[in-house]
Amino acid sequence: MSLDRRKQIIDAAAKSFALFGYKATTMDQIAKIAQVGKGTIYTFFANKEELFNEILQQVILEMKHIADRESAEQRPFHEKVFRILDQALEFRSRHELAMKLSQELRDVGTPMAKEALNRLESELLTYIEAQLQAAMDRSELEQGDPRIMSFIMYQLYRSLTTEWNKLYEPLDKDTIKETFYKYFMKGILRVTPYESKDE
Amino acid sequence: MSLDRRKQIIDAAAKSFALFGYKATTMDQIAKIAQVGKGTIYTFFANKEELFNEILQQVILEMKHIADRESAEQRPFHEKVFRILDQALEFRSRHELAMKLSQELRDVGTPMAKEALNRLESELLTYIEAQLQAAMDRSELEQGDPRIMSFIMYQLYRSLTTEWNKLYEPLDKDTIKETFYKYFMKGILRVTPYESKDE
DNA sequence: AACTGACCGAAATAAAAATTCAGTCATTTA
DNA sequence: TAAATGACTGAATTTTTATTTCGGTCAGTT
Repeated sequence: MSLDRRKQIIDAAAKSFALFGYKATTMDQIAKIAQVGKGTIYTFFANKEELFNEILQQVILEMKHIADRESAEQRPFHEKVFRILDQALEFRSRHELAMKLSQELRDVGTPMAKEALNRLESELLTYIEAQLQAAMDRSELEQGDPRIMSFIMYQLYRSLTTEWNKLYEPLDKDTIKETFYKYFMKGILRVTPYESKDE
Repeated sequence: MSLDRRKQIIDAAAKSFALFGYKATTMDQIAKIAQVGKGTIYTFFANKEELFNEILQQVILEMKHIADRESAEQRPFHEKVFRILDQALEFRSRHELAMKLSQELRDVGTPMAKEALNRLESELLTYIEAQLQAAMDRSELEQGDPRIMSFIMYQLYRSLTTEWNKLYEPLDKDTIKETFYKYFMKGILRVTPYESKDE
């Protein structure tokens, strides 16, 4: 019963945050959708922020599952990293909540939205960092600071997808993939199982 | 005399834009500093924007001179590119006008400030692009799209300097230099005159 | 004891009033 | 009489005031 109510509230909150964003979601709104008195919400969550973090945590787990599935695949390492980045950004641009938060940050600048997106980014960086460390332990990668490496990988991928489009026409996926490999992986990979096109 | 007045106006405007930014600089202010009637300004410049662009053009030229000086130096190519990026960002973080415009964009979001900074960035990208094209012609570089290359170089450098500092403690200059080389140049340089530290 | 929703006031938003400033143009100056 | 000026205008911004919204509480209900 208590658990049931908790779930009702979380589901209602998730729905509302995804639909209206952080700011435009009111506690009254959540209570109404959950068919629960507003006060009841405060039995389970200290405040709006805590409730939101519960939802966010679920999203982070969801993202990690996707990445885990990818890194379990039997593929060359650089291919895996590329695909994790690809799926992560894809995830963010498909998931309603992430979408809504980006829009909210852009349009209204809600600090909570910014923090949430930073958290998502930070989790991704930590994930990639661990992957790189593991690859280094397996000697698939040159030694180096995995934090710097993951950061650069993320920034490079982001540059080629999001940032590039602010100045020029979008690059097609093959070009991005090729460029990502050519200008980055080639420089740090110890073994190079990828075929260079020219010469 | 006419030329004298024009110069007076430009100098006054440059001073005021650098001191107060675009928005907070008034035409009355400029006229007062230039010791000229406000109407006189409109004899030389159609409007505030045109006057501002005149100043901006001077700044762009200034930046190009610095870059030209750098690329005239007798240094390995990757070293030159690194130093041009370094000086360009340094320039932007030292030049009063550029500084003020960044602040204005951050605090008030003046569209004109944004446009001006984009213009500065765009000019830098074009400059690097030309340098890369020239290096490719001299066979110092692998063939590739110089626009993508310049964009990535810029983004990589920016990531290591500006963006990194938003999440972590700043990297020291040697680390940045080494990383810039290790993770990027190594991947596209045909000849590698740089000594790798490890192994 | 678990739950509820009317209620509170801080904070956000909207409306109204006051001010600023780019650009014009009739007047002055040399 | 051409060049220079600065008082003037109204659109846009800023400041002030009025109104509404909403997170959180708690007295009352089930």
